[in-house]
Amino acid sequence: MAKDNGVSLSVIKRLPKYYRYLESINDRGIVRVSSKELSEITGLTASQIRQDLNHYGCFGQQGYGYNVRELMDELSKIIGVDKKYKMVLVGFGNIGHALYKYKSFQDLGYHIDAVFDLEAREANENDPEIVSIEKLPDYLKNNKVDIGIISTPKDASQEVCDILCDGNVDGIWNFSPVDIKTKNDVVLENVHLDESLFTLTYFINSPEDFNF
Amino acid sequence: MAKDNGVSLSVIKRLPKYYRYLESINDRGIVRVSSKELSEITGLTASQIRQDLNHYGCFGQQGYGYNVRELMDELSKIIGVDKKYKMVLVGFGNIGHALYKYKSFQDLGYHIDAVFDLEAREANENDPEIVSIEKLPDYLKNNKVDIGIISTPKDASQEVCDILCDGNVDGIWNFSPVDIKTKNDVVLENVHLDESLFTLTYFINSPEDFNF
DNA sequence: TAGATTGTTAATCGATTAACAATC
DNA sequence: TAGATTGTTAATCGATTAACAATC
Repeated sequence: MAKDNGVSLSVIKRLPKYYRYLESINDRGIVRVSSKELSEITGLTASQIRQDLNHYGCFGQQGYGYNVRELMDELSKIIGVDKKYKMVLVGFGNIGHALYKYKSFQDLGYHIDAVFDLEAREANENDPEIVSIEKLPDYLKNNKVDIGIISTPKDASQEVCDILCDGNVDGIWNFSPVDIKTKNDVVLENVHLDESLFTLTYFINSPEDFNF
Repeated sequence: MAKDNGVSLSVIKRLPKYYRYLESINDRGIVRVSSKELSEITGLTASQIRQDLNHYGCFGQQGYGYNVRELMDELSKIIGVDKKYKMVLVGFGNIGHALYKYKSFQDLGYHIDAVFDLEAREANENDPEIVSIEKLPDYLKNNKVDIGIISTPKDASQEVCDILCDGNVDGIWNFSPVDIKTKNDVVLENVHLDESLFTLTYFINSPEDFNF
């Protein structure tokens, strides 16, 4: 089956997980893997894994399974991690600071080109130059930016989101604990730490609710 | 309908969102809200909201809707944010640092009591005391800890997880980009930043895949 | 070839939505 | 009372799992 559009969100959310496991299998030098083996290490069913992958193509071979390296490469193309991405970071508080320093993303080809906050500040040995948020619209006019990261306080995030959308970013990675609205088809992905902690809290208080 | 166990994960994951919106409605001084109004601001259907809430009780009133303050209080009890939580942070890298400084959680009653990392270090004006990870098992023996936060490099996270589980934490909030396994019924909640960024990347490259 | 495992269809299961009687 | 809106059941929709023919 060829590439199929309209893949459901549930499937899409599992792709990074497949990629991650394949990477680690590949790192261990393993060459082939079956959906059954993948099932055992991911905890998903073999059936689901095969069906998920078949939304994008026939990557396996009957009687053999999947070539690890090959499937990994296909997934990297499907997800888009085979490309490089230019990012700007808006909000240099605690989270923003951590994201800026986080090496793994840079290694994967995601690079933060500029950092914006309320107060401009020169670069020093620890931190990058902080550009005044007022200059963000101009920056976006003059530089193609793929992803805007929002790590501002929640009161500012919708406004920043608007600026980023008007500046034609392709996607927004939002860390502020509110639901913001994008326009011009800008893709939004939220990391709601508060919701995550609350979900954890819920289960801590309701151990009987495990119905997995 | 009374409290109903075996609520599905989808429902549970929406509770923090309800709480967040109710909080903001309450802050604006609004006293009553209908499922229809909640539907408009959350983007969920009124039917779903009513059904979700009815897993836990009958909090509304026909012809009126819900009392904002009352529903908020109920939700805070359901989620468990009405209580205080003692946490330890393991791994004082970029993310760990950010989480330590993040004020919002403290205000909500989540407090980081101790920080562990490979190298012990005295407290200074910016940072807390860092205790050697070797002392973590003893610490857990002598202090009740509700939640362990893992923000170590991925190679260390399963080991840290084991120590936390043996030390009888109730839940683990994992920021390392691997799937770890808990034991002794310890609840696990992952924040997989890499997966989140990859999902964003996917949609950036497949704008046609919006089927919401 | 025989064994293994895929790709894909059909069956099942669960979650969401629609509808409406109950009732404030 | 009349209007509004809940709680709850029934209908629909979608996602997961099971099964198996195809085939390496």
